[in-house]
Amino acid sequence: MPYPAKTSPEAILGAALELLEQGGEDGLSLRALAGRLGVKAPSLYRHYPDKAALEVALVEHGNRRLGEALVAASREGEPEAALEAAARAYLEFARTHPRLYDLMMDARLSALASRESGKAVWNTVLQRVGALTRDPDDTAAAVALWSFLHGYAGLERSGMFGASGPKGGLEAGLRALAAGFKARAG
Amino acid sequence: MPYPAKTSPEAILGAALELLEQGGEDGLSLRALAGRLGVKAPSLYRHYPDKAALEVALVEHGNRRLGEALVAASREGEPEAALEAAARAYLEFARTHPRLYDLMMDARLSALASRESGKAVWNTVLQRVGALTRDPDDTAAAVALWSFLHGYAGLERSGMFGASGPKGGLEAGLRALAAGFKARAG
DNA sequence: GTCTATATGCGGATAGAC
DNA sequence: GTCTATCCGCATATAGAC
Repeated sequence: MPYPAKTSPEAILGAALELLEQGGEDGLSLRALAGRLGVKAPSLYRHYPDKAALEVALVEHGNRRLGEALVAASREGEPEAALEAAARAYLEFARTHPRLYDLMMDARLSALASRESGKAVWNTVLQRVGALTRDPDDTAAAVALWSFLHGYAGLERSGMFGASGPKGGLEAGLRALAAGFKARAG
Repeated sequence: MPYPAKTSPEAILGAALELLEQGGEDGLSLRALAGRLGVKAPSLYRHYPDKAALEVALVEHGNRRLGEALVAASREGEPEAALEAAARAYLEFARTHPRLYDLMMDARLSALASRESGKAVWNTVLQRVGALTRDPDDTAAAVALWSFLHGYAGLERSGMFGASGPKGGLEAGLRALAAGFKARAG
């Protein structure tokens, strides 16, 4: 076998995830990715047509992972407890996979990703919010919660809360939103 | 005068603001900035020691502008109306100066910027929130509101709300947070 | 203070040999 | 399928002439 395959789309995806989590602040680089796989950069083009295609695959993978985490966290009984658990799972995902999360929140990649991959995420948020507002399709409330979580994750990660920390801002926001959502039901 | 000054720190700052607002998606480039001023890139180093110094100046400028906008918008009488007006002014700033806003939310630059420049922003948020919670220094509530606004601005800008739009998510979030904050007071 | 020329580094992507 | 060699573009930043 003169030219055995050293890598594969799956291996590339896995190495890309590692690189995203361990790498510096800049985005993925095909050179660094190839180096991690013991391969030269041009070889990657045999498995993905270009960098964007790899990024789309990463987004779909991240959507599935986040969806699973939210579904698992939503197993709580009380509607408010389930919502808080899902919210904390969302933030935990953003904390542990910050650069993957950034990719997932890139609308251009999101538009190219399969719709199914992101469905579990959105559906879970809708369900948790709907249990409080008694409207199973309360898009407005879900958007509000999403905005809060996305913003909190971003400010936390970029260090904008400073040395003093968020000072209970997460709990205050979740409580206020949950209370406001409950009021919507009545 | 063999080598008259073609530019100045103030002119560079102004051109950088224009470039941030009109430019593409990538960050500032000293080449593009110099081109806009009718100058070559190395000349800029006579006015700012390096790119970071210029960015810090931009952050301070942005902080002052946002602070003024929030103070002006908070002139409403009712606490809730003032909070909503301030929130809308915050989002309007993020919408009209998206890339400057990004710089302002970069913690590394923020840490280098003067504290006074960002004080009006934070103080206004604290005041508007405090009027509802009856706690003049309710950091938790202010962090919650800030997170919501920051997240909403980010999702809106990156197009994550999609063609269907936010569907009243802004109003739902502001109302829920205001209601929750009011409940804190009692 | 501005210029030309250059150093140095990064990135994505392609051609063609094996 | 992988490789070497290369193209092309971008960037920040510096040296030294005028």
